[in-house]
Amino acid sequence: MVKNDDFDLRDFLPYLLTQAAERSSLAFQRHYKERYGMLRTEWRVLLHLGRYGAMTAKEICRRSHIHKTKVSRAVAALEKKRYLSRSVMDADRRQELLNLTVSGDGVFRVLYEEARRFDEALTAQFNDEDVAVLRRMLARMADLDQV
Amino acid sequence: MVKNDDFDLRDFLPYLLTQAAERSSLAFQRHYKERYGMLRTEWRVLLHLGRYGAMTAKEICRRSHIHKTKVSRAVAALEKKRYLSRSVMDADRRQELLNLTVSGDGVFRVLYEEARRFDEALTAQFNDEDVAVLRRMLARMADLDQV
DNA sequence: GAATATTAGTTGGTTTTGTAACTAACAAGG
DNA sequence: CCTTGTTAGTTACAAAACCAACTAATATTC
Repeated sequence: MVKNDDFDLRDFLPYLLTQAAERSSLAFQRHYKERYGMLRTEWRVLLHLGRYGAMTAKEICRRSHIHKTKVSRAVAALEKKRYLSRSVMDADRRQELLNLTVSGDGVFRVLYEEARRFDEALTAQFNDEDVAVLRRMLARMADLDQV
Repeated sequence: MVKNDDFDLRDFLPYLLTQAAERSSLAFQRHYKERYGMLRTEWRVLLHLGRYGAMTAKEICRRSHIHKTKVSRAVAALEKKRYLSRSVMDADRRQELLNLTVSGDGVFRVLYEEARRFDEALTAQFNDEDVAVLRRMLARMADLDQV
C-alpha cells in the first residue's frame, strides 16, 4: 500500500503546520485558559489590542484573519471580564473603538512576557539562522506581510 | 502602547504557525470537502490508511495525535461513505483493523496526488534548502519524529 | 431625498469539538 | 476463577465553531 515515490505524508506542509500549530498552541493555552478564563480567540484579540493599541473589531479581523463572528463574541467576553471597553466612533457610529482597560492591559503585559519566553524556549533548540528562515517563511505563507 | 523591544506579535511562533496552518489547510479543503463530503479529520484518517496501510484506530491516534473520539467519529463517517471497512482482530477482539475499500483507496489516490501537487505549489516560491529547513523544524516541533 | 446597496457588528440555529463517563474485552494477582 | 485494573473504542452532554440571516448606520444612485 505504501507508495514508493519520495513524497511522504509527513512532508505534507498543511499537515506539518497543523500539527506544529496545534501542539504549540495547546501548550501555550495553560498560560491564559485557567488563570484568566480566556479562550484562544480572546487571547488573540487581547494580544492585538495590547500590542498595537486601540482599534475596531473590523481591524482585528483584517489583521488576524479571525472571522467577525468569533471576534464579536471574543470582544463581548473580554468586555464582560472588564478587560476592554468600547466607544462608539463619532465619524461612523457603526464602528466601535476597542480599548484595553487597565486590568486588561495588565493581563496583556503578563501574557506578552510569557509569550516571549515561550517563544524563546521553543526556538532554543534550533540555531538562529534557521529560526529566522522559519519565521520568514511562515509569515509569507500566512500572508501576514500585508498587516 | 507599542512595545519597543524586538519581540513582535507577528514573530510569536504559535501565532505564525496557527495562521499558516489555517490558511494552507483551508486552501486544501476544497479538494476534499465538497467533492467527497469529507471533514478534515476524515481526510487525515483516510490519508493515514492510504499511505501506511491498514491499522487500528489506536495506531492512527498515535501517529496523527488526533484524539480518539475524533478518530472514532471520522472512522464511522468514512465507513458510512463506504471508504473503509472494519474487521475485529482475532488476537484482541477490542481492536478493529481498518482497511480502505477499493472506493476509499481510489479517493485516497486522487487526493494524495493533489496533495503532492499542492505541496509543490506551496513550496515553489522558496528555495529548496529553506524548504528542507522548514520541514525539519516543523517535524521537530510537531514531535513527529517518533512515528 | 427616497430607494437601493454596502458595511460594522450581532444573533440564532446547526454542526463539530471537547470532556468525561461508559461498554466490552483483556490482563494480572491472589 | 474472581476481583481489580487497564485498554480500545463509543456515546452523551456541554462548549465552541460555522454559517446565514439579521439590525442599524452609512453610501450611492437616480
